[in-house]
Amino acid sequence: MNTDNHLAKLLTMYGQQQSFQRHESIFCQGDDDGHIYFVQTGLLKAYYVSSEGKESIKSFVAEGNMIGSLNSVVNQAGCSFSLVALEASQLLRLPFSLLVDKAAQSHPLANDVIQQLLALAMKKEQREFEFLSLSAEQRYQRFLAQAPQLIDRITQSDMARYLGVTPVALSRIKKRCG
Amino acid sequence: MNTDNHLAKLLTMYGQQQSFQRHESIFCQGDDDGHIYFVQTGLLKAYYVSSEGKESIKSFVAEGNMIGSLNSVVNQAGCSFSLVALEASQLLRLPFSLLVDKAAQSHPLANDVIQQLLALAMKKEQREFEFLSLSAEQRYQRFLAQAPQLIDRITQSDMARYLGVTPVALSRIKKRCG
DNA sequence: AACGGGCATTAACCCAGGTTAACAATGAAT
DNA sequence: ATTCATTGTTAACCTGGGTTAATGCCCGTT
Repeated sequence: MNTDNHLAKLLTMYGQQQSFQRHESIFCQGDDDGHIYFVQTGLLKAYYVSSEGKESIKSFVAEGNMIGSLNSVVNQAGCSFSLVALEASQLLRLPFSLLVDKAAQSHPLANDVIQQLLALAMKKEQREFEFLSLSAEQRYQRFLAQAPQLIDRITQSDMARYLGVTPVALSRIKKRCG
Repeated sequence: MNTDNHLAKLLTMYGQQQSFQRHESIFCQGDDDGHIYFVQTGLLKAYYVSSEGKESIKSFVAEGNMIGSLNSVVNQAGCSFSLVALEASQLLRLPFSLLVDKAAQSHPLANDVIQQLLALAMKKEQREFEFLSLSAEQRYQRFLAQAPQLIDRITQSDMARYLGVTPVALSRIKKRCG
């Protein structure tokens, strides 16, 4: 009855174990990398770098979560973001094409994939809502409330770049509202 | 070979035809509405209203696209946004639970659902990127470039609220950059 | 023709956040 | 212990966008 057991089985059967040290890069913006990465231990950050050099953090990926560049996979284009280890991390790597093939053959697996994609879409909609409707201060408060397990594993600067403000601005927000 | 034909078939077989006039509401934030709506003709807007009364537009939904509140469906909670017709619209309405049931029974349909969810996730990631990394002016330019077919069907105020700025600010941006 | 409502523009004022820079604190490397 | 790099704080100044309000335009209604 546990969810996603077919996906988990696929990962353990076909996934390739990989280790990364703190600060080590998994892939870079522009690379062609059609894999999904499942985090067994550790912490990753996915981030964009603009043409002017500004870094913006798309997401943090902790144990039990997976990530990969949909753009690279679906559009056969380069990755739209970079992926780096914030802590020493154990990953399971799987070619996305393999997942697609297997899901086309196995209905239970396809159902697991639907669950994963639904969860992803909802997470992204949530974030869209926060940028659209909330102030930087409100986004900060929500982050504290919803990801308390992350706050002592990331720097304040990275939290700022995840929230869409500069590190200086986040320092001011903290002072302002405790 | 055409994509999503199973989903299309399901819609025509089980979908209920509904007509809405301009300005008519399909559902409201907080309502319990577990349907997905496929737009045959017309144009919808999905929007949040904050506790202070500020309206923020989540998305415009034109012919050939579908929408529904994932939050209402997956979490059995109220809709997180409101849906209204910007033009007289013909919709096909389907209980999401029906889609879930049928997808659990039909593997080809499940594959169609995966395609839809992938496309949705990528659209939302794109929007996340724009809010995270681009200025209001850059978001405006991109909107012009990527949705030219919409600009003469929506008001400038609605475009502003979609881009995350006030109508006054968008008027200034237009003046600034042509 | 006259009225009234929504929409876009513009101006004036204010504020949150960006930018730059100085400074302190921490911590890893020699 | 010293050095160097990274991080966080604070200050000064600037700018983009929010707010409010006035004005004019367009359009649909009567």
